[in-house]
Amino acid sequence: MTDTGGTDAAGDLSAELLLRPGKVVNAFEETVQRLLQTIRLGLIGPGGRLPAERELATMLSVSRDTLRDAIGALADAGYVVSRRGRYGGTFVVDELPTGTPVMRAGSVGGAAALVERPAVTPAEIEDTLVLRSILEVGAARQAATGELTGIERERLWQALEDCSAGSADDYRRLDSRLHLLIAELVGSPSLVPLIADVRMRTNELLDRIPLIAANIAHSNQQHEDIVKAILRGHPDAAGQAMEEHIAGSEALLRGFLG
Amino acid sequence: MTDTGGTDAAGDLSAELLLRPGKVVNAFEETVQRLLQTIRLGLIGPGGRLPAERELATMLSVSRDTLRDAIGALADAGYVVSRRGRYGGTFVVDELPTGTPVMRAGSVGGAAALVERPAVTPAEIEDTLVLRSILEVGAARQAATGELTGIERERLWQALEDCSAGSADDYRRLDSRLHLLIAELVGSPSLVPLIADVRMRTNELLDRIPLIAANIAHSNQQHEDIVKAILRGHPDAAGQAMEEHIAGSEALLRGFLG
DNA sequence: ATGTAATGGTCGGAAAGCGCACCATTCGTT
DNA sequence: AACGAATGGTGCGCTTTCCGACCATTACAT
Repeated sequence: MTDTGGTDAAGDLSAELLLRPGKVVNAFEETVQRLLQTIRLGLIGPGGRLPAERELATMLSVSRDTLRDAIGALADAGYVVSRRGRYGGTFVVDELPTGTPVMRAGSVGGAAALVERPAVTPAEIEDTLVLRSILEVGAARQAATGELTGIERERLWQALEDCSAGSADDYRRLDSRLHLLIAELVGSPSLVPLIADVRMRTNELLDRIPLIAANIAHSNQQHEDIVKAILRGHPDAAGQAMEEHIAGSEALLRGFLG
Repeated sequence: MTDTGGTDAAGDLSAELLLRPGKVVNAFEETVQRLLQTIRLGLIGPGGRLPAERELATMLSVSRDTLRDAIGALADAGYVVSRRGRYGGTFVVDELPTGTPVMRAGSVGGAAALVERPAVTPAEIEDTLVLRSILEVGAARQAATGELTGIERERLWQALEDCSAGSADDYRRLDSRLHLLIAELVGSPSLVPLIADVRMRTNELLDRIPLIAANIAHSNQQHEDIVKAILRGHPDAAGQAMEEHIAGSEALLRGFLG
């Protein structure tokens, strides 16, 4: 057994919660996930171009070899295509592959394997939903707290309109962009990757259940409430609006998977 | 230039915010930081014993070699000592080294280098404080939302009492333990490392400014308010109490370093 | 046509990290 | 006194990752 305290009598608490793996995967898989995030969360839309390999490798603090492996995996999985020569590059395909890629024999470590759904425990669902609530509600509150520039307010409105106007196919992507924009407006760079990550986790869960059209209209109404509260500078209202917005998908997920 | 959108007109947003290094350091430094966290945040108190190397390496998902390098670095820096033989192990020293370890010539990549303070920009301070507010306030709210078992309530009271009773020397450690316990009670495992990390960042900032004794008494009062609100199941009250608690050190830090 | 710049594609050596086996030391037990 | 178990200490081979250099291809500029 692990004795955690000499002088400390009330010792045995959460040591195990910190002594756990930081990076759960190797650099290659990590890179694949990063690229998938920017694509699936819509930060680089269909037809969009990724930065050049050398540049991108530097951004991600990974070697170009590893980055190329990752890009290759994504290309195999049908997410991107590469063209070389001047003004070439790696581009997001126009139509993203369906949520459940087929597993091809012989490509055990390939991209298909990375995208597959391993399993999902109720505890994991709860973990994701609670964390999401904390981060997104907190982000909305903070975004409503700080002062926003005219440009920022403009971008917020734009994202909201895009979200309402987008088709059902694009909904997930545009929704993510709006939420990420809110995170960005908070002004805490560290927050953005956290929300991006928890949204990826949430989206993976949502992919397992049917998308109900009626919910989209409802969501758009809630988006408007959130944005208005942020623009008016009402943290409590923004937080509550976000909480209600999130509660919708929470109930949905708990119902289908819990 | 990076064109982010083909079909997407309103394209050029935060792609750069996601395309950034995941692990900023290599496995060795990562491991050192993990161990420092568990020690400096008080999860393993002075005189406490770390898990056996083989076991710990498994927990952290690193090879035993890398773990041993990290332990060696911490031993050099005076944080731990190792004894071998049966019932041996690696133990946290009774008196932790002072905040600013001396840099020894010739040990460029050693532990001393890792603990040194590189620099701190106002933007970084703001980032840390905002993120901390989101996470800790959200944690307090969530902790007050869920049902707590009798044991959990007991642990909360115990941590609160420890915090009040502890000497000024131990204050930072006991304070961190209380906050981490609150995070743990939320029931979202992913949340704990996030709060641990942001607390480490905050503590690094606090180490740069003098510790004022009067603030401790004030903090203890606020701790009591927070714990009571959580035990009573009042999310709003818990959140607000946490917000006020945090606002104290925020003002302090912004005043000294901003 | 020719050149040039930007890009993806390929190769080889160096370093980091991992996994495993084995050695050395200390304690409790017999 | 001898043994066994748990632990830190050490060495070796393998895989992954990194780094740099160079090649191949394309589109624009001249």
